[in-house]
Amino acid sequence: MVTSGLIDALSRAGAHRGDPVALVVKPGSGIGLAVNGQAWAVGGSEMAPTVSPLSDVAAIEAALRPRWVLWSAATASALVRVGLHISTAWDLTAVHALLHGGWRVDVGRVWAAAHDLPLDGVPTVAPDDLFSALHDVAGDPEDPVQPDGHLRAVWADGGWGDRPERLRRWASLALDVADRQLAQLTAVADAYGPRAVVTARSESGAELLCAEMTVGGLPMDRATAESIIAGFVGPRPRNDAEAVELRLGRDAEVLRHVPAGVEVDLRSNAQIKVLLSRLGIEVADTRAWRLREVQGRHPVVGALLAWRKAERMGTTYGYRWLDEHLGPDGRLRGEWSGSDGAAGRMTASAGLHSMPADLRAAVVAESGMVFVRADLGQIEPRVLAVVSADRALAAAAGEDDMYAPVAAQLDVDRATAKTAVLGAMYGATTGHGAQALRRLDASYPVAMAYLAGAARQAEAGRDLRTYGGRLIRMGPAGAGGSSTEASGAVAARGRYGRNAVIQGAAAELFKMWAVTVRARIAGLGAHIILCLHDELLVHALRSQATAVAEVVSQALEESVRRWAPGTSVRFPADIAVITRWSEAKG
DNA sequence: TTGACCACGTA
DNA sequence: CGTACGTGGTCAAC
Repeated sequence: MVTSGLIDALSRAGAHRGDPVALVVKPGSGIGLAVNGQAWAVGGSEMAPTVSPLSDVAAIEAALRPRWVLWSAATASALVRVGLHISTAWDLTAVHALLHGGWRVDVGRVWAAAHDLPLDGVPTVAPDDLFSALHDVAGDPEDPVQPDGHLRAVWADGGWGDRPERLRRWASLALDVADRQLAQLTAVADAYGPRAVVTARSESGAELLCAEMTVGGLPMDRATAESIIAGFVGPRPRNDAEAVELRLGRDAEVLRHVPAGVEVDLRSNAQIKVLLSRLGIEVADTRAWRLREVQGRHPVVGALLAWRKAERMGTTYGYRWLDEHLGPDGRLRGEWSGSDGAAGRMTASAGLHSMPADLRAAVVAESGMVFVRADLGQIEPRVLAVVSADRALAAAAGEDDMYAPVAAQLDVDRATAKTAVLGAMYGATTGHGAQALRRLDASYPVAMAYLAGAARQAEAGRDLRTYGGRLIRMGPAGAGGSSTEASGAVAARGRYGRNAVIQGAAAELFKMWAVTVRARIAGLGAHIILCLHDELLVHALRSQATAVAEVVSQALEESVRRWAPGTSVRFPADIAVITRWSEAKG
């Protein structure tokens, strides 16, 4: 089918701008589309050699800009890899995670949950084909839906082939799941507020963004990175022997402070503890802050702390890390996922979320480009003010620095106020902030009750939902309430729940901001290349820097309005145009 | 080889 | 005995 005919057909089927259109892709072969009970296939096993099905996707995107219904981020990745940009999506796996909690799952479970089928009945593909044939259930093997209602495992596993009728069927099933998810989300919205559907769209958009960041990577200057690493661990060893020599040399700097005849492996914390004990220094563990406390008592402690820093650079963020993750195109790549965290934060591999600040100087915009770096200030206490609807805290959050009015209200200094507020959200029970915590209760009872309520639910093993509707699972069914359960475990779960409702809601706002920025900068030749919980890094043409910075700012206001309509809480952002990530505030 | 634990970087 | 994550190390149990 030619493209214009396809667009006409979609329109005749009732697809308007922004309407859901299911899309399935067999890379290099064909696509399937579904709208309102109708389905089409382009390419597949009947593809003419010159047909490029994905150009049809681009044409439909341009003409209709639908909300593409995708089974999972794998489809988004397939599109990004061929350079195809889509604006909006409904990612069935991401929406499933929002509705039902937990981490990303296979589509068999997504299907089952959407159809209220028991999850323990989800078929799996056995490693041995012969064995799996024995367990094959009855029914037409051509039908992806088994008689018991579950998806046939080979389909769920991606083995649905590329025949046109299967492309059509697979797209139709995706659309069916999307309909059911929408109904489930509406039920959640009835019970928890009207935001779940909005969140689902934003979480789906985050999956598109993650696919783009995974493929695009982070611009990094190799020479700069190497010199930074060299500053910690010395020049790159030319062979294994040199590497060993370098390592032994580093060890020797510490070992020369160790009494003669004592053998100690610096990498073994058990042995470090024994060593310190022999020197008359007793420590509960060997964490850096604890070692710093006893640093004055023996020179080996300081040497060990310096060794630790170099060792970290040498192992986690050393030359091997650079070689594994920095491509020949000068892009540092890791795998991004939209909501792997239990509370729904983004995650990234290759250490992209925990890159030492020292290495940020090596993240450099490409020639003719700049970074627009933006971060949200004090996002968590501001989110608390919104989700708890505490008017007094919201009033404080009308200020650029909300800890100042809170400190005045509590009649403590700013640092104490900050510690107390953060402690309330993390579940601190002891420490200097204890008295300030009591004052927090008196001054902001609504916010504190919100946190206490979340903690209480979590302690009892009851699931929570964030402001945006994400289910926070509190362990297996029946967890909590057991009289034999250690009180420490109960308290730990309480702290977790208390924090998850804040961290999760903050993640939802952040992702809304990120996907809004993504949408608004698409036409400016700019791309989001890093998301760091409350920080965005945008790679933009130098000539567009001011425009992009303005868009980032406006996108934040737009996102806050969409996330929490009518709120008086301010979400100030620090936005700067820089050429290195290390510039500006860090 | 695998999993628990520790340690430490980021937010 | 404030949270989350990913990564790489040791150590004990396979």
